[in-house]
Amino acid sequence: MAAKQNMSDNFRRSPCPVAGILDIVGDKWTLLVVRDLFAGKQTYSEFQKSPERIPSNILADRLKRLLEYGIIEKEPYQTRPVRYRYALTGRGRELGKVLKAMVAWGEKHIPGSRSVIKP
Amino acid sequence: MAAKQNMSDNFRRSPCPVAGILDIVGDKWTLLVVRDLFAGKQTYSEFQKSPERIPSNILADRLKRLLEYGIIEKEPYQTRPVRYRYALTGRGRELGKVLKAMVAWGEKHIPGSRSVIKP
DNA sequence: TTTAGTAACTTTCAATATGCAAGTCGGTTG
DNA sequence: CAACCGACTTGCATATTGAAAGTTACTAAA
Repeated sequence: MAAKQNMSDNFRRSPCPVAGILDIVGDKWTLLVVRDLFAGKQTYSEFQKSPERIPSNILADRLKRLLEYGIIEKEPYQTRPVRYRYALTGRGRELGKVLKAMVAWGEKHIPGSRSVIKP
Repeated sequence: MAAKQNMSDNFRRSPCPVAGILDIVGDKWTLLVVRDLFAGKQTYSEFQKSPERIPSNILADRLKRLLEYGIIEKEPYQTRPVRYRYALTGRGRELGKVLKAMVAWGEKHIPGSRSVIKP
């Protein structure tokens, strides 16, 4: 767990920071969860309701990975029954610039795109 | 082909620009090819020599997709035998901001990262 | 006191994507 | 003619994804 928190794995594909970030968020779904957090969503069921309809098993896996890499954190907001809330860490919030650059590119080059994130 | 060039597919997961860009470059390899192009690489064999060792079939597939989406273009730089050079289009060059944001995040949060891209 | 409902997952299994190795094609060089 | 090069393509085993259903813990309604 600390192994991934500090990312000291020497199993990285290369020392390139682009390769490094892609090893963490380089897939079709992970950054959509991060986007949802920026958009104010906090719970598992809220993520599931997003228009892309992320499969439940994938969502569980991505949340686990984001936790392992210290990009999000999880805390119970009620007991009996226990329910959890997810939030971005500092490290996660710093992905905002990546997301903003993506939004800019998408709005310019993909017709019909309209942002959901507040800047 | 024009169908993808203008991205008028209504098969997109959602109108979100983040989802849209992830449908195009959201995987472990595509942005590494784009990074290589920013780093001055131009040919198939140069891409293959990058430290992440992209599998040949994946490289061929990603180049094809990048061409379809108008992010790169291909031209022969010699005949007999014919050899090709790839280059970023305007649309491709505009991914520079996404890459730069990723480099910044990676250098800050992934120990041992060192950039290969010239700003 | 079953019955229904909700949130947060987990499991199963078929379909798709990835990765490695080897092969192909057109052509040049020794 | 044998070896080599660049740019791919093919075959096949393994890994990941996705759709759907199931589980757990608990509350509220009938």
